[in-house]
Amino acid sequence: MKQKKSELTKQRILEAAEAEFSEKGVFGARIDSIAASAGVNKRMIYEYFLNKEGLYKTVLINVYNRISLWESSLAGDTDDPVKVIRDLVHSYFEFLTKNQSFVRILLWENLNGAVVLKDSGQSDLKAVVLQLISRVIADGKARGVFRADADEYQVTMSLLNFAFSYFANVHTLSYVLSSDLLDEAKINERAGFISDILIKYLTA
Amino acid sequence: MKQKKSELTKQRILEAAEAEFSEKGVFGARIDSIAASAGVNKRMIYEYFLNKEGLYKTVLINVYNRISLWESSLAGDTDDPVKVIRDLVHSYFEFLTKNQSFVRILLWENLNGAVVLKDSGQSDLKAVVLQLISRVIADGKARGVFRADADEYQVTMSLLNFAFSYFANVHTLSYVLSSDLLDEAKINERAGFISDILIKYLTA
DNA sequence: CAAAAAAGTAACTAAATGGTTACATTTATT
DNA sequence: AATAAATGTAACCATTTAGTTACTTTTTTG
Repeated sequence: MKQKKSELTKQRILEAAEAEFSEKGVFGARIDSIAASAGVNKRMIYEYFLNKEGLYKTVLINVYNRISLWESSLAGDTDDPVKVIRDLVHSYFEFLTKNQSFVRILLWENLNGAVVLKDSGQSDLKAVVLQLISRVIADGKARGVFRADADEYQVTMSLLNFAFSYFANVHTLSYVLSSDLLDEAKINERAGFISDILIKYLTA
Repeated sequence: MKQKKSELTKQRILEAAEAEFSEKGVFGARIDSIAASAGVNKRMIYEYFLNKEGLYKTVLINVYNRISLWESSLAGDTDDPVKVIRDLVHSYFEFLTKNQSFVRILLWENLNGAVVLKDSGQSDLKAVVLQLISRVIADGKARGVFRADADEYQVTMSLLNFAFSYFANVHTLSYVLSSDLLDEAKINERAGFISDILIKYLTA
């Protein structure tokens, strides 16, 4: 029972921390604010996570685990390469829609030089997707569905980057284009467009 | 002579400030650090720029002016729509290569909800590019070079976003793909690919 | 139940940091 | 040269904030 309660406290801290780090970055995040919004005493944070950095690392790992989970949920069979690409894009858009704190935390990380990511041993991050993409493209080429000289490197980068950057720049883009990019219909439209241009390139 | 010297001091502060804000964001930036690396006493910052926020706003405006200058340098004639698109993409990549602090400062701004941008009266930001893009696409359609049902909104967003997001995620992407994205050849390749897929979409 | 261990509280400390001020020096102008 | 204004210096202040600690309460377990 005691253990249970401590688990719960831990969980509450982690949730509050993820929200705070996502909103303000490691630098802007305040330990006191996290403790307050978790409804927990500050000392507990130090008890469970050692210090601010430890807490941040734990949050990061949680966030990465969530995307790893998504990655491993991706379809394995590549019978229809075009469909796989389209599904991959849509699925990624969907994942990011539901995990916007992931986007923001990664952005902060990136601005800070991805230091924590680099020395946190998460070296095989994205390995699964990279492999999947590589296989799909190879399959597509082998079946003659994709042109032989399609640039795998560029396509991979696009798949990793296009969906992500849509969410990364919602504020600025919404402002400049005067439209709410987080609208579900808009998101789907965008996902459709992205898969279209990539598939057009691959099958041209 | 006195005026001259003060102008120089001001300039040095601004340069140091841009570097600091770009690297660490408004939050992470340190006034003392800016003063130190400008080789100037702290008080002068408050003399010339009122406070941290004032200094930041000035830096932001400078940065925006720089991109406005680039915008107005863009070719006006749209005789060859395909070429205009290609040139636009390459030119933007080139601009961003040379102005990486612009990328970073915009990223920080975006993460902070683009607050300063929004209430700084820079509402017509990007207006020139938006107009240019709109005109080129219209022209392309009129000449029958671009398909009539090409989605202007999506293409515009892509033009604004693809180049930018390449630089926005250099660290993470370089790490994940194990290659140095800031290499000049890599940048050119990427610019080529981006224009290819967009043109392929527009002319299909 | 009693002792020990875990969980929680609140007040405190030390360092960092944005901003100020009293004072000194340099420069421009007459 | 004399005076006033602009520039510059360094010490200082108030606040914020990560991290600590002495102490109390709750829970577990022999």
